[in-house]
Amino acid sequence: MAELSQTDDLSRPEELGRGGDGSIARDRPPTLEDVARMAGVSRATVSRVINGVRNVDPDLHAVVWAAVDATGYVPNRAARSLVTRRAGTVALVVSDSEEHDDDPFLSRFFADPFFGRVVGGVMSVLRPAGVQLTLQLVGSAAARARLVGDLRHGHADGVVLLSLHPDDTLPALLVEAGIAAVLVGRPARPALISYVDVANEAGAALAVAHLLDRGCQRIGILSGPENVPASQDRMTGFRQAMARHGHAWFPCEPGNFTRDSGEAAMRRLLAQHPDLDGIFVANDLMAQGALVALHEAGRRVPDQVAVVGFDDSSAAQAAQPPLTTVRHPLEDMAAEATRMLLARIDDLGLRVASVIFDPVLVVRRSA
Amino acid sequence: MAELSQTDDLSRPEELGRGGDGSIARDRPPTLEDVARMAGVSRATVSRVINGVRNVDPDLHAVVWAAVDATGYVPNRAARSLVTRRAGTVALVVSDSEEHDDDPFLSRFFADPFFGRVVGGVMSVLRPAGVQLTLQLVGSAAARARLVGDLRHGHADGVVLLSLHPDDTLPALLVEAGIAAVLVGRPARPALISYVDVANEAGAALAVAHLLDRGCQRIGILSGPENVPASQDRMTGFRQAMARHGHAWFPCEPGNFTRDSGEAAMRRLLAQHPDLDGIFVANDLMAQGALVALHEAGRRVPDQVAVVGFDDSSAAQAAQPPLTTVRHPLEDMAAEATRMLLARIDDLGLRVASVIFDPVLVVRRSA
DNA sequence: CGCGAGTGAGAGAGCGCTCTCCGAGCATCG
DNA sequence: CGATGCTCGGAGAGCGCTCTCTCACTCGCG
Repeated sequence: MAELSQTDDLSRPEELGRGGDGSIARDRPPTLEDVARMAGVSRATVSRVINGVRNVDPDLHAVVWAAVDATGYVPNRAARSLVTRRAGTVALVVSDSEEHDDDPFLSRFFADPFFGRVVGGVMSVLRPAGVQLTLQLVGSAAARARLVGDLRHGHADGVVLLSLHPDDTLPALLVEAGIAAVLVGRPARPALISYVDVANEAGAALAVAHLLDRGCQRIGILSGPENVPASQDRMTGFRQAMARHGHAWFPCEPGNFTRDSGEAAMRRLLAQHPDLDGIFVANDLMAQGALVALHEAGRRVPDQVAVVGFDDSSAAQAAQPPLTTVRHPLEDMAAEATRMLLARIDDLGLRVASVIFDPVLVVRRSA
Repeated sequence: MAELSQTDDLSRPEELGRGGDGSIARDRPPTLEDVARMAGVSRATVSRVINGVRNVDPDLHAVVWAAVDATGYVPNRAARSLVTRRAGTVALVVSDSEEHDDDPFLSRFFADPFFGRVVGGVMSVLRPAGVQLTLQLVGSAAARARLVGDLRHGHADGVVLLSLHPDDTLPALLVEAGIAAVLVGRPARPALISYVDVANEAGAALAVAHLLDRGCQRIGILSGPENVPASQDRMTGFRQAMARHGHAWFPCEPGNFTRDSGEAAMRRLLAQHPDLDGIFVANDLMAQGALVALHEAGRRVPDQVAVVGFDDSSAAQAAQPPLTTVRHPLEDMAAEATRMLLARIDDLGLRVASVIFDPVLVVRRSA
């Protein structure tokens, strides 16, 4: 009775490591075995109680939970996932096609609220579900391969994918490996994979309608990078809406979604078309830059030139004057993507389906 | 020879799940065993080669790597960490003292570039080190307990902690459990835990010096929340610097680090002290708000009133006029915190040490 | 020529958990 | 009253890996 195990010794001081002042650290966390011993049942029963499978006698049930509380038991995820091949974890993967590596681009990306809003949306669904989130950046092909390998081992159960580069191969790889994944944003090349997106074209149409309603006659566009789907769609939506209202032609200058590029593009546009009275900008950051250029050119916004942005990012509220913009419900989209992912993890047989969110025009002062 | 194992069967089609069109998915990823068999050595040897421990005959070495490539082997993290009690993972923990739960606060937090900049800094160190990142939000006491339990199991090897609430108990819990952790930002109550921070007091002094240099005579401050260390330190630094220059008294209005609170505080301050000619604002977001209030009150910035912010966040560049501000090198701080953490994980005996970064004044147009 | 030291590879015991079998106990029914 | 089915707990076999222990073999030195 004594000596060997049984009275799960709080005593044994053991080594206690070097950390040591006053740390309690009974040097190993309790295991299922410990709980079982204390409750006087088998490991299997404790496991059943904890995972709530099958009927267990209510009395035993109580005894087991008491033992869990008493020991402060927490399941070992590694051990569990080794056998279940489930991790209880979802990966948020940011995939950048080329190896930018120690690259200023990524820090710019993280500093952009875009990233945080997605994280917030994902978390809002994951947390109540008790699922963990891991963050992965992949740049190189090797990193992509490793990621897929990890996933097949069940290191994570599924992927919310933020693909930053139009010809990213990762979506295809994931599909091929049979890994549950949902994209935030339409993939550049069609793939058998679910995604969420905002109706970019409809959003652009909203902007056009608003500018025309205000009475704008000479409307231009500051577009985004040509190879990005969101940017393409906003352009297409703009063009079609303009055409519908009889404006087959309009001035256009491209930018790359940064504030500086917006400022530069606005200057170019203004130089060529000084008589513009309305402008749609493909995202808020560029719109902010455009506002600066307009201000410097002595144009009053919105009186002389009305400006509509896209995204309703924090930049929109910060702008002077605050930006009228098309709301991009990123948090909701990320949350929905996560819900879809969770459903798909539960049942890989689910059909591929996408959800497109309706954009809403947020009217502030710039138009 | 046939039948049982040996020729690591590519054949066996097996179930192939429901996902199935054309997916290759040889239904289980290769294990060490598979690699060993193909290389004609024991599991132990493959393990040694992969982990680069001890001398292994160069020939075997090559054979093993060839087999690894051929099979596309990727180690199973769960299995590995089960035995090593190391996860190769670091947790970025955002600890909010009370259970805000489905709370607008967190989404505000994530949307703030602060979060993303920290993630970027952490990642920049973790990625080259081949360490994973998991994101954890803890609100309730139960969540904190679970987190500590997970960590003791080695679910993550250490913690970079973002503590949002002054009387958060988590730092103490981590210390007590002997878990490697580094804080970003000085803890509100001293604890035996390493942290990184920016010299907030010195930063405030920089701002004061700049305002005085410009010839400002009547300088006020828009301070942050009283219970936040960073905010306290900026206030203290401001007060002391002012005192050193013979300004024992100065007008002050508190805000809570949001843009709106800055705008409101500025209005109050202006109402009481219409003759202000310089102002230090405890963060850029509030400064942005202050700029709006100043503009509405018809004050020209910087001619009539000079404004200095704090953080050099993206809001500073976006402001009209662009904000002169004290740079808070968050990415660098987060990166350093991560390096410290990694070192500490390697050697828990390391003494607790903190690194304080020097702030730099970034002069733009507002002062 | 013999023996200890040194080197490199294999055998095998777990890490903590889940889950499939089994079997004991009990109720139900012919 | 015996056969049948059902419920519920235990035994034990792994999941894929690491790492200690052991052992075969080589080399150097007395």
